[in-house]
Amino acid sequence: MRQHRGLHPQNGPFVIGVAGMEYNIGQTFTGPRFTSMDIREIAKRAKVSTATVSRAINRVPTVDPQLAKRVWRVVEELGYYPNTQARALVSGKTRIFGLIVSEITNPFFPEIVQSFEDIAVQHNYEILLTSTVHDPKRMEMSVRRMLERRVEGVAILTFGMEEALLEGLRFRKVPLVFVDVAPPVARISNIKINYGRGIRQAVQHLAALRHEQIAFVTGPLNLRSAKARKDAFEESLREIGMRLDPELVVEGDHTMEGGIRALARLVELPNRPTAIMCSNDLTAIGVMREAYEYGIPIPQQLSVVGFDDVRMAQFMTPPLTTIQMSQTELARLAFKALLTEVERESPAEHGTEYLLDTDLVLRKSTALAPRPSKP
Amino acid sequence: MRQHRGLHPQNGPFVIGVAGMEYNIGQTFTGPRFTSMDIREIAKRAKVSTATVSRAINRVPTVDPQLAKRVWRVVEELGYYPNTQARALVSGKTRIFGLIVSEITNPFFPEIVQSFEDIAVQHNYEILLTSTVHDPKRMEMSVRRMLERRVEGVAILTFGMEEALLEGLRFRKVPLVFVDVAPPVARISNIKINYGRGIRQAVQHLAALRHEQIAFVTGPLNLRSAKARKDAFEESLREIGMRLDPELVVEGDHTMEGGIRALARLVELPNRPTAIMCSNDLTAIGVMREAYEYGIPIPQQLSVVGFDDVRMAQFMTPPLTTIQMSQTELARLAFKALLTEVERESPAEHGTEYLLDTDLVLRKSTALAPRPSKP
DNA sequence: CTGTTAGCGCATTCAC
DNA sequence: GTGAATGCGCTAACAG
Repeated sequence: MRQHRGLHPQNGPFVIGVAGMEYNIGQTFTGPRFTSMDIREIAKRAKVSTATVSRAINRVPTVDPQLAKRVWRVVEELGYYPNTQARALVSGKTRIFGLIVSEITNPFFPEIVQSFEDIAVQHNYEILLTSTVHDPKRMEMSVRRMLERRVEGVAILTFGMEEALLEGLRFRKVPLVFVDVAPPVARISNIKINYGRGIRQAVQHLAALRHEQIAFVTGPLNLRSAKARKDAFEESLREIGMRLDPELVVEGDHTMEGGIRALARLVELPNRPTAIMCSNDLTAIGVMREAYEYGIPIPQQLSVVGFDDVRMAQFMTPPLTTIQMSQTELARLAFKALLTEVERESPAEHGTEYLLDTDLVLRKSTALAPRPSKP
Repeated sequence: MRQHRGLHPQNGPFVIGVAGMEYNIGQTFTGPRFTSMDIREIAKRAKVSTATVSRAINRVPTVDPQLAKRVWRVVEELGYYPNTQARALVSGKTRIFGLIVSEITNPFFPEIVQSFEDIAVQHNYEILLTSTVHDPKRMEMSVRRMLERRVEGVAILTFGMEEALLEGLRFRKVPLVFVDVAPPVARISNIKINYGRGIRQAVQHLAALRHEQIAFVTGPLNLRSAKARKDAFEESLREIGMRLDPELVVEGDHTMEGGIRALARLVELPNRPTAIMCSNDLTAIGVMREAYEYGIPIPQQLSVVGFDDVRMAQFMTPPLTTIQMSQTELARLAFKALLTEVERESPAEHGTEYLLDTDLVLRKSTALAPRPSKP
């Protein structure tokens, strides 16, 4: 299968020079306007047909090296760029992947976007980034925008938005990749996250530190991922025979504000926890922030553990112990899933499942429980 | 001037139903594949010409309401979306704006991206987001990607990357908007940031708190914006007759790590500062983080002031006093600049200049200087 | 006010 | 191995 490879002369310099304007670079330019170059213009100047230009540019191997060189010379001289729209129109391939996140302002996502972009660039893909901002209307808009721009695939990293809205995408047979969605059906891949592993590590770490009242601040429980984290927490407690005090799991919303509220509630409890695990780092940061307000020193009086390992985590005071879910790896997997699907020859019966592990990373926000539970 | 208005039936519901498949929604779909709808198919079914369909869809006022309704009915029934590529090809308008940032992982940018997207969606524009990651190669790639995708305008929010590389954009007469770039020339708008205002407020705030040794941690001084902030700081000191100790201005790099290093240096100084202003919040966060390591309580022993008012700032411990530069407003201005330029009929002799103010926002990281300077 | 027609810039048949 | 011709899906002239 042939691909557009963009327009990168072999190791040649990047040329922005424009036809006949080479001598104007650096000067204030006020001259004649350019008739935007097209493949025909190149053909004329290289004295070949447009077909040959097209072939040369796309590195079709059967074209005479002589001619190819001639074409490339002109292309570089003129600073010609193929028109992506036209290309897409005729080839049916836009070389755009959609990336839907819940909100780019959540520090978990920028790293993903960055990694996704890095990989996309390498593969000559462009990204159409949209955010749902937890708003069904916006989610609809996102889908619509993806459809209108004819993306070749969509990575949905919202960790559990109403999938009903994605029917439109399904119907059009656009490859999709989700996180944490149930059995992958045709054209839909899935990245399954092993929450259990990291959470178990954290629970055992805390237990080893003699903590007996471990609280958990959940995310919005309608999110599959948030539910999974909470379940993993409870399961981990059970595994080591620790009793679960229902009061100690309070519902948060994956925001700092939620963390603040959660701490306020936990602090009022008769059996106040000595350690708090959070469903994400934002929550943990909120908890730490509020602990400061209450004058509760971390980690001496209270241990806290986050989840995600947002970059900011290591710069908290104290640096946050958290469970890492590699954003880079997640982006890599998502892109790979899409690319694999796009390049697949035969339709494939069902989507692929990818796995992503989580791991505890120890920093400074956890310590021995303040005192024996029964003084 | 007419615009594409997308495909939004007046207040009608968003329909993802697909021809003949209405009854399959919610079921696992394994039926026949769809021949992707085109304008001709719509025309045929609505018993009108493709031209009429086109007009109806684009809400050309002169079409017979009867026909228009018929067209819309079919469009909705079939879940038809116009092909943006084709539209762009013929109209010459891609309805895409480029947005170049230095790195999306810098917490300053996500808010901007979010706001920019919000506005773009409202105006039926799409965003091509690229990051330079402070790498000239990537900067080149960005420009190239913009050019290839034929964006209608580009907002360059890198706060001072080598503008030489943008010549390619200039030549092609793509509207541009910069931040803090010198006199705006044709097709290039500029957002001028009033650093002085916020910085003066901060300096005077600190002076009022009896601080006499005020340090400043700069950004990379090759960045115009970083230089401007430093200059504003020095000017503000001068204004109130405070002497500037050159040792007290140390060069940082707008990262947390830079802030950490800066504090380490400042702490060794014979006349240790009692207050530190930083060129951005990331730096301030690094400073606070390192102060914690040194056991220096903030704000009791050391006041710190940031710049940018990243959202995270208010969740630091203690909440960071900082100088706000509204990201929302910046995004709004950038978009407006581009849109104005695109919609302009006559070429306009020179670009417009937009202004953005900065303001001190008081939180908890500043306090009275620890003790009189001469005990 | 509506339909017919001619491209937009390119990749790709098909002859040569 | 190359070139001439066709059409991707749509909008904009132009004619009716």
